[in-house]
Amino acid sequence: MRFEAVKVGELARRTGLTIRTLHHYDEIGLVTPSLHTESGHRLYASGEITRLQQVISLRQLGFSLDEIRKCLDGPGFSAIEVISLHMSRLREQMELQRRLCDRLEWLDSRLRAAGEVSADEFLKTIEVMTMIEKLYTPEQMKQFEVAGKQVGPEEIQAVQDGWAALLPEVRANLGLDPASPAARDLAQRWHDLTQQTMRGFQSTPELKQAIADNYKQGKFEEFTGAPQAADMAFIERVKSAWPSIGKDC
Amino acid sequence: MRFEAVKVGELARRTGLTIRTLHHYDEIGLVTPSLHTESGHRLYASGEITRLQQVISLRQLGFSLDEIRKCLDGPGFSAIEVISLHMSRLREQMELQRRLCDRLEWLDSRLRAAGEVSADEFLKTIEVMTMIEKLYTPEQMKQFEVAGKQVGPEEIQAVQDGWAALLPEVRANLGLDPASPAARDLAQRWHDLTQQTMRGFQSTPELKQAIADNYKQGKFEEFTGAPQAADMAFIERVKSAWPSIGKDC
DNA sequence: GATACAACCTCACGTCGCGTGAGGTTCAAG
DNA sequence: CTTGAACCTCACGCGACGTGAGGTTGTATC
Repeated sequence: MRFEAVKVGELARRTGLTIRTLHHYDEIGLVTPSLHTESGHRLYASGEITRLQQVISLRQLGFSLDEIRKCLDGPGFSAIEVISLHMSRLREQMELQRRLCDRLEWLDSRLRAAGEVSADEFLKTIEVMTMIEKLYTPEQMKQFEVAGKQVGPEEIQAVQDGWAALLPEVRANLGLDPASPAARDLAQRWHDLTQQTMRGFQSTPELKQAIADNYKQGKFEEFTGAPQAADMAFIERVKSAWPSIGKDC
Repeated sequence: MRFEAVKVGELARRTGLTIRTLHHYDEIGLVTPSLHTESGHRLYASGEITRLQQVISLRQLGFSLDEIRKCLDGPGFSAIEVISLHMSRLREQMELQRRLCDRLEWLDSRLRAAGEVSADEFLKTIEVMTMIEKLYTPEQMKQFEVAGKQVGPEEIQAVQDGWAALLPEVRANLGLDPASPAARDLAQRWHDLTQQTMRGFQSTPELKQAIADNYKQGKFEEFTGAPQAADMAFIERVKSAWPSIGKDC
């Protein structure tokens, strides 16, 4: 059945958005009605409805309206790709929310049993709450997906497991003598794992740059699962003491 | 182990918030450090950390900072209660996200198979995306929980099931003659279910009023699971034709 | 055809929750 | 003592709308 173009009020009712929101999206060229009545009333046809769904999807992923407009006006994004991004992010968010739920349940039971909980536990809970933030543009997220598909899920899992094993060990040994064989061993493993991680991004150098930029801006400081400044400083010290690390020969 | 008060930069690092955010919260009296160094640097002790966790919880539930401050400065909220609210809202959001994920998967497969999907399906997807919005103050949400506990989960489920069964039937019969016995039967069931639903709010008249206000403001228009204006108009027509409905004697 | 009300239009000020930068002081390490 | 990091206050700016004024158009009723 052919979709009949709708007016702004009905579109607002059927989507849960406000008329002001739709006016604003029209003004900034984000979702522009393709039809108007003779006296100028907006009429939204099915093409705009499709685009609006993509806009709301990307908005829920935390992108600015300007980013969304550039992304959708460019050639590289179809409705299917926006939906894929949205679904993968939804899964991430749901996983994070499960973790947050677990932490809140733990806090709740401890508060009921002991009456109080240490401030450190509250800090960890806040950290989980604020964890997912948009670090990349939609284009970069798409490239993550492409890179992920190229290396395959087993390799991704291996890299993640590698960091999950190595980071705690490095942190437990930050005080090691950089010239000791044990320190050298840690630095070598760090180097090898970094190479393995970066192999997945060979075809997307701008993505590698974006990751490096985010590190530089301290965006990963609250991710205990990501290398931190102290970790990298230690590795640099060990590399200074053992120049052979990193030289593949 | 006793928590050592921390400075604003360290608190920012450990929570994922920004220094500007913490300054702002201090300025508006939302989270105010209880200690300062001699030269005026902020020091956050464990009491502020506990409060900050409640602030971020309520912020994630969509409340304004002013609402949060009033709520936490009032006598009726403890850390446990904020955590309970957060957990129950998290569960709702996760359920909604599962539904959204299902819809996006359905859209994705239809787009891949048929190349296009009707605008109505996109509208339904946007509706799910925008569905959960904060409709009540934290105090009112707490009253919902209290009311829910008073009537018990079985009664809540029975009420929900009742509406889930009755609404589609009413909507399938909006064109019935209001004077017909079938119309009378629907209106009687509507009346009985409304009475059953409202019994849960007898002890919270302000909550009943808040629900009525939200209906009046059209906040439920996108909830197909909630009675709509057309449904209620039909029921009113039937009640006009059968004055005995609603008279309990 | 007149009336009344709902729905729409443009315009523009206001709000919230910070981001960002300027200009300066304090702290801590070398 | 020097230097750089970390902190302070102040204030302008920004994005994404909310809200209201003043008006036109559309539709139903009498």
